[in-house]
Amino acid sequence: MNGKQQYFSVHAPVHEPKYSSVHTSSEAMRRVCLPAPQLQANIFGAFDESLLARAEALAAADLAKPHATPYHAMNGGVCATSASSSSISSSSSHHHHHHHHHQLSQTLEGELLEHLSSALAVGGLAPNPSALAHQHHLPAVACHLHQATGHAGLPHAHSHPHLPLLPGGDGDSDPRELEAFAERFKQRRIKLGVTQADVGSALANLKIPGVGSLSQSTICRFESLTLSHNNMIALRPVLQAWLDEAEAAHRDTSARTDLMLNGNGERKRKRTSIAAPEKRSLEAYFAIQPRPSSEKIAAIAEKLELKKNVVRVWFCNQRQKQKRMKYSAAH
DNA sequence: ATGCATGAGGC
DNA sequence: CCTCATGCATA
Repeated sequence: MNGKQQYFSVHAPVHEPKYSSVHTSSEAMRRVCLPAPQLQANIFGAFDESLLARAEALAAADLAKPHATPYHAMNGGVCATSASSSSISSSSSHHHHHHHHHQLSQTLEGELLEHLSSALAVGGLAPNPSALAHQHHLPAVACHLHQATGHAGLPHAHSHPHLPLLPGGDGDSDPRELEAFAERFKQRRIKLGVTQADVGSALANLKIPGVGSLSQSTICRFESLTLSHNNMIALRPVLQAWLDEAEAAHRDTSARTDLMLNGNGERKRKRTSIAAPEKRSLEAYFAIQPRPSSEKIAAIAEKLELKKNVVRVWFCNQRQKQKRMKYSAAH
């Protein structure tokens, strides 16, 4: 029933608040990648057990012999459980089944957190930080996202040599195709002597229904493929359209899509900067539990002396980063 | 180019 | 409270 696939803004008819978009209800994806609560308990159990067992051993060992422990952060692949075969009952109630080991976990995790913090602080960085690694040239993402675009069962070809063109309506979603387009786009954009910001604002002049302007950030991310797959797919036609017009205008040396500027000085948004040590702790924690509960977030926040909301948002952003594009070595 | 943030939409 | 698209602010 979630047939609507609007990945870009459908600007409100009356307001132009710059913030208005109709998004997908693709949270179904969450159900695919993430097991239902009960299932989560199971997986978490296993997942958590080995990790915590390890952590426990490490902690013990570390306490016994306080020298540099060869600590290895495991791959915190959230999608490691992408056994999408389990169609998942998307409408599962949100209730947790707290076992006794919950408290155990909590305790261990708490200690683990400390352990990780100190271990990482002294330079015992894990040689395999695949959970986060760098945001730049991520060579390999541990898991592909099987983005259930609207329908959980839709077999989206995303790694096929030649995709058979799905009847879904949207264009092809072949990563290589997208990559090629993004590069071409950037190349030609530069050739036209247009900045990313310019493109962003010029998009509004295309008068495409439901498409307004975009920020430099988004254009940049499109070019560098650091958007979600679906987002890339959605933006491609729009940017393609802009490119066509821009090049046509360039030839005609006439009506060139204006580059409107915005002279609005509203409120200043503040960006809290998380210090390196805290960030390292967060990353370490994220590796073992990408989706901590409110309580855990609160605990982490307190331990790191950060606002709970900051921590929560940090986790959200981390998850989002982990999901975004940037192909693995698989082609 | 990217980190932290907002807000809509959905459970 | 989450995901997802998106953007301001900034290194």
